[in-house]
Amino acid sequence: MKTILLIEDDADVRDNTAEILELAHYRVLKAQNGKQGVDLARKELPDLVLCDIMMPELDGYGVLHMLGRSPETAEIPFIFLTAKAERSDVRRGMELGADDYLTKPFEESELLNAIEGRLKRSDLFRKGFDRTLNGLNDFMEQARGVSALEDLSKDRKTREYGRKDVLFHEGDELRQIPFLVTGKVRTFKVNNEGKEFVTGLHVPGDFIGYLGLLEGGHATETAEALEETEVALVPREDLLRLLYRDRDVSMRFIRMLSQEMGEKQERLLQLAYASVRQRVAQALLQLHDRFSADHSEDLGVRISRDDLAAIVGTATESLIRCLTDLKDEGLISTQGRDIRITDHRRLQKLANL
Amino acid sequence: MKTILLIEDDADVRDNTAEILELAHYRVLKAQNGKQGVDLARKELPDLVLCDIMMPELDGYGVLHMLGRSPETAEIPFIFLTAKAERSDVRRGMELGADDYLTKPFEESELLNAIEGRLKRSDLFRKGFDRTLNGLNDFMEQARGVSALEDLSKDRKTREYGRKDVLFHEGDELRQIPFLVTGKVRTFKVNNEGKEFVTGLHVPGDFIGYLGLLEGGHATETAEALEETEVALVPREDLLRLLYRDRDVSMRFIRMLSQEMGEKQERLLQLAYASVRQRVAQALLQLHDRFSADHSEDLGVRISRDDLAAIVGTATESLIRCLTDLKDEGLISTQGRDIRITDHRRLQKLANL
DNA sequence: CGACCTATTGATCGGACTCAAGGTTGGTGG
DNA sequence: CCACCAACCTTGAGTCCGATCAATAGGTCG
Repeated sequence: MKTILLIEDDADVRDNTAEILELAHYRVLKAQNGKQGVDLARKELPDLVLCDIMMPELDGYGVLHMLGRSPETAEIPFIFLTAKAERSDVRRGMELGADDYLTKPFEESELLNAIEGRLKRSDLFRKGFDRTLNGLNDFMEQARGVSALEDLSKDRKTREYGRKDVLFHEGDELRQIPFLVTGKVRTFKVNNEGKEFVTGLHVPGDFIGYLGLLEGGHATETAEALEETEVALVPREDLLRLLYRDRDVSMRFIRMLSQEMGEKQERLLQLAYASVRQRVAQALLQLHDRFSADHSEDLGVRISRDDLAAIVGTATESLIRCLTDLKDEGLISTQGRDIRITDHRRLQKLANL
Repeated sequence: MKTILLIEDDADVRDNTAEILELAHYRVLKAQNGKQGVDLARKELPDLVLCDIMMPELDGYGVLHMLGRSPETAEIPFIFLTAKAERSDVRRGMELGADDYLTKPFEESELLNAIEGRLKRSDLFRKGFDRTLNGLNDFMEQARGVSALEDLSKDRKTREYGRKDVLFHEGDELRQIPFLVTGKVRTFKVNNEGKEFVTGLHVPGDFIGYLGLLEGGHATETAEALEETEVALVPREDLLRLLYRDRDVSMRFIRMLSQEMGEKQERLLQLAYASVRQRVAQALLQLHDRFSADHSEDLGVRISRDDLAAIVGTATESLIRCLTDLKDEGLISTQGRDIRITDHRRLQKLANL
């Protein structure tokens, strides 16, 4: 059950509104002034805040401001209640980051619609969205607002690739961003001697090559299918507009970027000073994490030695020698192209040594 | 002179408004319906768009939607003109990404204020801001809206560090993000054998350690002053709120992150397959780019060999041998701790080979 | 001016790359 | 269904780059 915090000084309005909400099966917390509201919000972390603007003690702007200060409360959807739809009031509120506003007196349906809409949207972004094509459509739909939906779905083409097919080359212009529906894709850069270095492995639910999207629209890496793969092509403008226009999307994006950045930094450190042996151990662990999350322990990871070498950043022969060693020591076992981890703990120890 | 595109079907309103704007020394482009407006916007790329909502041919939402489709026009500030301040209209407009709205009839001062505010803000973000403390304050001021200014400036503490002083360690909680005012700072990670790898070099105008900001608030690297350094401490919440609340800031941030990400990927590729010699050449070129932009060619870059080695990702001795070679070949010259590039072209060739 | 830190050079050693040559696997066509 | 081809995997030998240890020279700061 969702919890809604209602901050309103007028007792009649407060009780009335609360009743409507409770009938709609929300849990309602009531506060009669801003100060009380902020305290309650911090303690209870409601799913949504409804807040009057004109109040004694601390007004609506103040509440919004206070809640914005800490990350836990900053993302809670915030809806203003205002007596008069004063333009300057509303503008100020929106600038401070309110998500919506309602003019008193409001109708029951208005109130519930606004709340439901916001909650749904907030859910979507907080949980992350389904890593499926449906998830993508939901996501885009929500993010664009229902009104702009029609021309979106008709642009949604999917395309199939076979093993070793190239989705795009480094330097290609990206008019459409591939969204991975099924299969696996690797992205890599090639140095001037023709050696490949894998920068990313992608599973269903990933956008591929979004980095290039922001840097002049040209791909910064090559993308290649590792197996039978199906992608949906999302027009670049759609994604860009989402990014420009929607703060939820921007924040998600920023988080994703930061996280990847952290990983890249860690990888740099490893590459600089860790031995091939350690790097192989790490790569194996990460591969298992990413690829065999679903089919538990049985099958291990299936990957070509060349590809694995390009992930570790070493020569194929060196990689193989290392795998053989690990096999002899009983940390892993192989069966044809599959690699299975048999002693997870010792491998971990090796990687982090 | 700034150009403003005015889209309005009512001839009286259009001429009237245009007159006001021209008196205020704006260049005004007039369009009498949405279609014309979009064409004009694409051709002329105005600095700001004023647009009526209710229009024949293509209404205001349509215009906003069309302009949002291409990156060149997506960032142009967009202000709606509406006859009645219908709540649902306005909300829809704001959701689609309008920056502001004015209710007709509006006063001259209202119009000009709204326009000036938006232009100033947009300028700030498009150009990037001054890399100085003043620039920072301007930036924050703009970004928060004038009203919330008072408690900001009083939080702005500056602090001084000497050579080798540590700003924060990896894992520290970052309650305040240092903004570099003068001096130079390096950020680095340490591996389990105690070897350092430099992940970033920072010059005045940089925020340091902002990555940690987004990942649980703990620093992902250590920051250390390379020389006498002064930083301003910006409360973490201020930055976070900016990021949450302001699309201009988010976009800037995303761009910055993407760019750095690109650099990191390039660095990974180099580290994986390039020789120490090539990596040294690259590091030298980058250092010169970043650090000696102001004092042209005279002095070269002053950096300790240990630090340079940690940037390249090699042992100090290996680095020095390489420097000696380059010196013998006449590509660089050294004078005590300073390194000067004498043959830029050949060094470049070496780096990209 | 001396102690300490930093830069440099030398000698040695080992990890990882290259080249080369067999094994395996899987897919295709007869 | 089998044979064959091609792509991929594996092992060996030799070489070289770069790390390490050790010792000396040069600068810098109290």
